[in-house]
Amino acid sequence: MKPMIPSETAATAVAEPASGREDVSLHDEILTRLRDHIVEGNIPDGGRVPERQLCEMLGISRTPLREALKVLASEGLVELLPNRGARVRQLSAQDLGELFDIMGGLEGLAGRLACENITDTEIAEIERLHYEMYGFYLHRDMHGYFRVNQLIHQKIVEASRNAALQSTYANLAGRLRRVRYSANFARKRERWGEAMREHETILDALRRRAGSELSDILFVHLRNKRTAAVEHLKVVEPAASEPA
Amino acid sequence: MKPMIPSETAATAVAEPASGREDVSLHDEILTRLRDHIVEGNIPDGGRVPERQLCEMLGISRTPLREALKVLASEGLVELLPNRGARVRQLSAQDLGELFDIMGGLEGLAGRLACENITDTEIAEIERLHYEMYGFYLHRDMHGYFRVNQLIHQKIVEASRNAALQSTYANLAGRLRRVRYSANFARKRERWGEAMREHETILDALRRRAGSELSDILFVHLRNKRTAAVEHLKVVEPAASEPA
DNA sequence: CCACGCATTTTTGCATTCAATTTCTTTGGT
DNA sequence: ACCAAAGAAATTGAATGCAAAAATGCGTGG
Repeated sequence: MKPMIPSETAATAVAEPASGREDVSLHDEILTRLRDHIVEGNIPDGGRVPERQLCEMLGISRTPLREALKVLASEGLVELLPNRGARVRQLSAQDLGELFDIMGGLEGLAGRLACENITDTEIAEIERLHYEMYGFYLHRDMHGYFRVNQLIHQKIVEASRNAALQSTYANLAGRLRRVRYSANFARKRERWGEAMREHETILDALRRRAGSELSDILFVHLRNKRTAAVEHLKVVEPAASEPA
Repeated sequence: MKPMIPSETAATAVAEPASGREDVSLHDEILTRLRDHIVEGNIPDGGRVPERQLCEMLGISRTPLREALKVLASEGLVELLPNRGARVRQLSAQDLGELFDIMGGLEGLAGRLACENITDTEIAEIERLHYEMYGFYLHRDMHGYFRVNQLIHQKIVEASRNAALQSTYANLAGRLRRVRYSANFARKRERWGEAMREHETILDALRRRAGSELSDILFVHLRNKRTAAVEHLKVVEPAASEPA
């Protein structure tokens, strides 16, 4: 059976790049799709990544898929076992803590740089998001809160005007997002109010463009997130070593 | 001509993995060797990466080489032009500045974490290196100074006890190292004394395990390095857009 | 003399193929 | 009935083949 049948199998799977930017190579397309597939938790923690099956799903041969897998391995999303293929990487509580720490460092940096570069318009936009988030907080809408929360952090990183920082941040955020998807990640209620208060100080420091101060606040903010997340993971997966 | 001739061409190129750890796959071997090849500046800035030639040099087929290239592209060392192969990535002054900023953020983070985790023995080791470096400074031995300098920063990152941070740091450091190799990077004399004084304060903060303070010092230290480096690059390559 | 167009050569991207290793299944022994 | 070993099937890692795109060389016309 030929894997390239543009009319049916492949067409639905590959999806037309027509409307978006079309200068992206097939490799990038595959890489993005496979990464999303894994980040969204379609493959269980520690589960094998079935090459053949994915090839059919994506309508491609193994060569570009394997290239994508190597990249995802270098990104830390999967691990490559010699002669035994790829497995989606299972994050231990320690791994999770490490990632949150780096996120804290990078967000702290982003905040510091943002204070040097951010425009009044951008601050106004973040203010708007902040109060929108506050609304979600008051209405106890956790889903909406999270969405806007991530958006705010995203905006701060963007305001850093540092493309390399943004891509590094995106990579780590992806790994964490996968954990969020697989272990359903509900933040504790008592932590919520605290986080909201921290965001007040974040906005305040940003308004005053107090870079060093904002850096510290963001780091501590992430450090607190970290504690909550690690605690949660320990509860969800107490012995997360080798479930095989 | 068959590319796999273990007796002559390949044997000298591939080098025996016998003595070292032998659980590394061929892919990792190729990846490391190709990365080193590029980081060490064997291919000029913006130059094409000749697949066929490298395949012969490494004694492999194109498949694993191309896999390695995709990974190096995701690491930011090369860029992949659709249908036009890989080129080693030319860093603009802005790129360089961005990288130094992230290094500053990560080192600041590393310093903060190191203060939470570092042992007295490790501090003593860094003290030793510091004074060794001071000796090189007094003797105006720039080469030795740089070597020990990098070692000190390395030790701080290691003391953070954060593997993910270390690998991210290593990636960025590799990109910068390439710049150091290609543009021959001599630090200005007047900056040297300043850097040495900054290192005094770094050591002091580390001794006191003053995490937040060390974080700021390291960031500013890198920020100053950044300024010097960007200035230098602007002098060396004033119009570094497209030399082709 | 230089610019442009066309054919040739090279290079790239991906599919396919093949050997080697692993994993599954079945068979035989206790 | 259970475990071990041998064989079969599947999976992986890497080489090779092939079509399409780009780079190169060459001839022609201005």
